[in-house]
Amino acid sequence: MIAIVDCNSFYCGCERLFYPALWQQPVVVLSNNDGCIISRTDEAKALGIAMGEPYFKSKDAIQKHGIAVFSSNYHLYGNMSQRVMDTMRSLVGAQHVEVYSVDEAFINLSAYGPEELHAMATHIKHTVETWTGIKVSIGVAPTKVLAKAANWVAKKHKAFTKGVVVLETPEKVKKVLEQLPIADVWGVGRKYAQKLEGMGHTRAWHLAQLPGTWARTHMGGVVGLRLHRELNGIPAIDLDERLVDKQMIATTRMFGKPVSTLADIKEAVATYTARALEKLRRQHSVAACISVFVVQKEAPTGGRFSHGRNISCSYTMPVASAITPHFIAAALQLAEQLYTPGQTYAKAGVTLSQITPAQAVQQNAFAAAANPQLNQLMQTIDNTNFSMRDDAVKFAASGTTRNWKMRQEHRSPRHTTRWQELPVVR
DNA sequence: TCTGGGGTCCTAGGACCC
DNA sequence: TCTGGGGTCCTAGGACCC
Repeated sequence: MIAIVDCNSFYCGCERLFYPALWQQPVVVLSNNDGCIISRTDEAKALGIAMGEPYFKSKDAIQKHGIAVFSSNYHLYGNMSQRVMDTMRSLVGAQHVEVYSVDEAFINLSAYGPEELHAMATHIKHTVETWTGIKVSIGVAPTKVLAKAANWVAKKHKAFTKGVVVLETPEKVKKVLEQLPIADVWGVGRKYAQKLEGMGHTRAWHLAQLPGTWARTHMGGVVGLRLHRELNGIPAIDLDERLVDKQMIATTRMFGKPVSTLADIKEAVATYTARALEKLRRQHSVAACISVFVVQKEAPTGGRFSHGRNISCSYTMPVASAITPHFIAAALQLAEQLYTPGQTYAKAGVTLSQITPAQAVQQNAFAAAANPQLNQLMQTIDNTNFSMRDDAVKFAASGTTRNWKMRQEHRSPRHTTRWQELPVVR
């Protein structure tokens, strides 16, 4: 059996930890640039605040109801996530925990008998909540998709389930799938939900009862087939217990305000490149290809929001490496190619690909041999930036004016990762 | 005024190889 | 007259996830 442990309103939960006055109050957390609402407490949900809603649209309701607002504080969330995951690893053994996202993990509970599962899940829940202060819900079932369904019930009926639901019999599975809306099934997105609803299949149970061949033909081939199997209790999505290196690393952001000069674009692109290279080095990899994209700012047409045109170009290095200045040089050239004078831009980004482990670098006979001193320098910069404040050491191309930097008007202190921002206890 | 920032997997089709 | 069959690698695009 597999458990999914899911933190309740994770970002809001992190913010609340340090503000006891908010423990019973509605709270929301905004996306980067204070653009959208990406986390809400139950109290905020009850007041009709929608997920993914643009902040400016909800502003009136937020003020009227006195809802607390935070900009996203990823230092805090990342650190709390680590604590939650470490707690689970200490309870069941690290090899049985698959971290799925910042606020979710699958746990392999195959060592436990059916009659022990509920007690074990409850024990995990209580320990995580006591040790970290973060509230979680747990669903347990024979497959990942069914565990997600169990967790859906656990969250939906918190008072009744106490946040833990175990589906250990086919009868219980059927009961849940008959309630679960098709659009809430893990693996069914907007498109497939529309398709299924159009055919009158409004619940997860309907999809489970269709022939597997239908799922294969109409829901993305083997992906659909796997989903169908999982719904019928046959594990088809492995519990991936090892940490896999990323095959693509991207850093992209909206600008705080639209940007139209090449200098600003180049600063932003250089900064994103430096950040992407940090991510690359953290997983001890090298990359051969860098691509840069910019998104033009679109004049609003008829009040309807639309994304601007996205233009990109890429460059392949003669040798894969993780040397920031090499990539910045390439990125700046790409930025120049993309830039059109007079055009206004809303967003830019950098993507690294053709990523391989650093030990296995393919050498190119025509390129200069890798320079160990440069690698050493990268290491030093990473260590300095990690231990001191952000970006204490920067590359000159990243600039110092940062006209394009994102808005973060409501960010809380980084309570757990910066000495200067530690909470004070009197 | 104002709409996130990452990722994954899969399929299809073209180029190329033996 | 007649033109294989199997494989790899790459890219683009579509679907999904949190």
